[in-house]
Amino acid sequence: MRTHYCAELNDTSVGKTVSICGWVHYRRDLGGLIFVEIRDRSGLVQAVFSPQEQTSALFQQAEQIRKEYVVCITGEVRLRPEGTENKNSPAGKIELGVLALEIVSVASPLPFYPDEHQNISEEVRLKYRYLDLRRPEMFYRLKFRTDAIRIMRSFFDHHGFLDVETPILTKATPEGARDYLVPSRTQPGSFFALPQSPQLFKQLLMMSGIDRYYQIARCFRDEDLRADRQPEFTQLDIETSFMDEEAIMQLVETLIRKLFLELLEVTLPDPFPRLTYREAIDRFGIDRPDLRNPLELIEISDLVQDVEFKVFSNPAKDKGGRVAALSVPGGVETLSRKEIDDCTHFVSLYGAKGLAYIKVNQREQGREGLQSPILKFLPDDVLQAILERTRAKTGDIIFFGADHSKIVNDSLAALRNKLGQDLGLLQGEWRPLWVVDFPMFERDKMGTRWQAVHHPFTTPSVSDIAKLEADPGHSTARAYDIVLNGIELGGGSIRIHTPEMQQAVFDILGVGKTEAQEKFGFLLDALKYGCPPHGGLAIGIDRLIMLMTGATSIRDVIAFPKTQTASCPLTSAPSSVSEEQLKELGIRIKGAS
RNA sequence: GGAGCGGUAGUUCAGUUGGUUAGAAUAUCGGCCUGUCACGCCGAGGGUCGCGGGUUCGAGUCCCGUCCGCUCCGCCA
Repeated sequence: MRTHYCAELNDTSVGKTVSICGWVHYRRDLGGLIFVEIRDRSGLVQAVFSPQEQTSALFQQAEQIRKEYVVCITGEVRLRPEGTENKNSPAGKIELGVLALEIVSVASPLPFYPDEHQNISEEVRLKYRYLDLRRPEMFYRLKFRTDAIRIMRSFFDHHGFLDVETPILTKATPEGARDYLVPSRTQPGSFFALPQSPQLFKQLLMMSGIDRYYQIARCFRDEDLRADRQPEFTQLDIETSFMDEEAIMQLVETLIRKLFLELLEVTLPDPFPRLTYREAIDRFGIDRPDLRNPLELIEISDLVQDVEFKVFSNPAKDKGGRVAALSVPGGVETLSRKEIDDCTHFVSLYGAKGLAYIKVNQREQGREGLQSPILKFLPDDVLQAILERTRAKTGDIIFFGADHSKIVNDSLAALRNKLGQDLGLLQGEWRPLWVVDFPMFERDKMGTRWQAVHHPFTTPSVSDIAKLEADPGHSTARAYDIVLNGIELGGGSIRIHTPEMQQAVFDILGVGKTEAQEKFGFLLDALKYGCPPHGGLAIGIDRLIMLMTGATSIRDVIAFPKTQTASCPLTSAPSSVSEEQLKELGIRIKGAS
């Protein structure tokens, strides 16, 4: 039987007899009159009408009249006659005069109706995900995702890339995120890990001469969830030999521009703007700034070093401290006293002990025109310098962060985002950028050891090992992140391709020779047998599709996502397993009998 | 591990200072109407107020604990 979807029906179909399969939305049934709406797969709705008694009889064959059926209708395509139009459906619109109707299946009353004009809670949506996915909005997102991935595949295909699958059952590497573990039956007591990324395999492929690799790769990280973080997610994973960071960034930019142009008819800048890590932190307090937001952090440490107000002067004098201002245009009008208090509470979530502010009521009047609890602690010349540097105008509010640099950066960056959203300051729709020149290493939480900012396979900017070892804290990495509207879309780097440099980086990280051999021995061995300079990048596909479809959570672009406790309300996974299964694996649950 | 918000009918929600039989809309079922399209009209059924404990003459409401969902911090090389 030939199947048509409603969307394929048009004026040229009039007069033809066609068969349509799909969901029918039952409306009313009386005396041989049936009104139904049949939904096609892209969610379009087509009114179907039949005066035929047989249709009614067919519906009545079903045990009960339900609202939802899956049917196959054969009917004559015709135009709606004059005098039967209504607000949604004019005369002349195509309809189907039903000649025969086969009920393929009957639905029980649904927990919720996909076309219902109610916001169904996410809990219920996820439990009945198969119904949720019938909603046109969800269908659109999955369709969009398909289209995007097709463009990616075709793009890399045209550039000579090989799509190589890497193992899902692989080796635990206790660096980075927590691993998902899979017990081995054949070797009790041993475990596979699910890949956090195909990182090491794609590097090995470069050593195999694959030169250009890509993969739509599933990755797994057992960390707590967020709106933009799932325990399993999908990356567009890329690795190339002999391409430097410029070539890789250009390649990826070209792809992103192509995606936006073809799918959204949006022209992104060429090239994408770039910021160094240092500049991003200085101006925005964060390494993934939302450039739609015009607010910027303004350094005033040098202005307040010598004031008696210790809240400012102490962090201003401290090498690890920072005093910065965030000027909000028109804030005197738009921010009530309560909202300022809310901001104070908001920054406290990021460790800030308070949020100083100055209201600029009348800029020309100097001190007299200002209003602030901290006014009395600041001398005239300092106030004047602050006003000048922040370019404050009458009506602005200047917020201040003064603390350890990390706290000032975190809290003011978050405040900047919040105010940008709340006050509607965002300008422009799409603001991609690259962040480059990341530090190679940073101190760990205890401040005692170095850890890799990107990952331990990233090439430092200096090629001289002695220089790197002399001053790890000031070395930068050949790494780059791509950021869109404040979301980190992806990142990559040029990798280390000599055993000597790899060893030097492990040394700085405090990874001993034995440990390195145990964890990454296969990589170190492979490096010995000749390795081309190589590098790559990974793009978070879920996040990209989320942004492009206007979704607020990556759960909305994943067919079957997990909840915040990393469980699946649909299948009730994870769940307990039988005693026999555990026994085979040599596993006993602690506390179980 | 921590903070905040939420959990009441299939669904979305209301529920006052603790006080009679916990309501509305929608869905479901029955009746009526028929070119409807969030159809309309009449009627009916439908509740472990997440769960456990406590305070009280009396708890959906107050207290403690716990589970679940969402947002965030920590975490995510």
